[in-house]
Amino acid sequence: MTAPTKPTPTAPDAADARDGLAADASGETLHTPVIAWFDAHARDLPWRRPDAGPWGVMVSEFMLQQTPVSRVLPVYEQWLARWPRPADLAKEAPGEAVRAWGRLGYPRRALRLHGAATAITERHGGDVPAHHSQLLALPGIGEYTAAAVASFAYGQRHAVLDTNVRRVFARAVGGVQYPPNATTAAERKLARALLPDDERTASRWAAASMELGALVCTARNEDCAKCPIAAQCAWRAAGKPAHEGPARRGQTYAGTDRQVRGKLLAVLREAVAPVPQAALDRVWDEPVQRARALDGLVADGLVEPLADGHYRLPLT
DNA sequence: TAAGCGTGGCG
DNA sequence: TCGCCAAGCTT
Repeated sequence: MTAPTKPTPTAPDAADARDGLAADASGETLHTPVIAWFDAHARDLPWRRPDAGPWGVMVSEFMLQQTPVSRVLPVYEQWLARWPRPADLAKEAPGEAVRAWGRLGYPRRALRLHGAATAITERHGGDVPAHHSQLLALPGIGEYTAAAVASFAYGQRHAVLDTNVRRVFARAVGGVQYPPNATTAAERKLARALLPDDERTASRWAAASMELGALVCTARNEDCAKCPIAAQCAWRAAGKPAHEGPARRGQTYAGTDRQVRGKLLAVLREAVAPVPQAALDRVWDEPVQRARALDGLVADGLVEPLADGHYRLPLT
């Protein structure tokens, strides 16, 4: 775990990652307290219940990519009630997935989830695949989501490295406030080095370390008094020094194409019939940017242009 | 590798 | 108020 501002001299291997651990922060001394804390304090989330199943876990992971739990909850419940199996979603028009996505944001995720459901129906007999490589081949599933579904839905042993876990490791092991902007090879190797050998313990550790980052070791206003590994935390031991170096990449939004795309798609989500061009023109007054945003939505497959100049969510 | 991609709540 | 942040993926 290297501070964001310092270059990594050489790519360390797993042994180096282990050697880099503080003497009092070996995997064994972290697993037990974090898992015990999780057993006592984990949130009761619907996708963690036994009846959620692999499809429920997968749907939740798509929705939780960059969207907070509180906003996912109601949409998740409606989604699973309407499409309880991948094949149920695959039968629908992709535009219905985009509509049901509502205001979760990043609506391309809805399209990709529909595409993943179609691929599961065609290639995997309707069952969410259990192998990491098969999951990774589905649209919208990357390194994190493949590991998360394999671990949470199937109890497998994978390093599940999301933003919460990365922050916990950066602090507890690396002694810095924040992890690097992009996931590094050193982080992956550290995560593998810290993974419990036992499969069941590994999957519990994955969920527990994520939850710790989400509830206690948060980006702002961390609550070290409630942390089960505060005594072993390198960042706390160092006096919790503030992040050094350039600001982390910010997300601009106001005035961008993304904002225009959002407004255009909101109109189409609410409409039951194809929408005339004039209705879309009202959402943004600058015509060049407006046209560019609409073209982008069409190119992404989120919007379908009709021959008569109307637009709708995609039927195919 | 870095930019692009939504939306809303919070400090 | 407004910048930061939220279980990332794709190109």
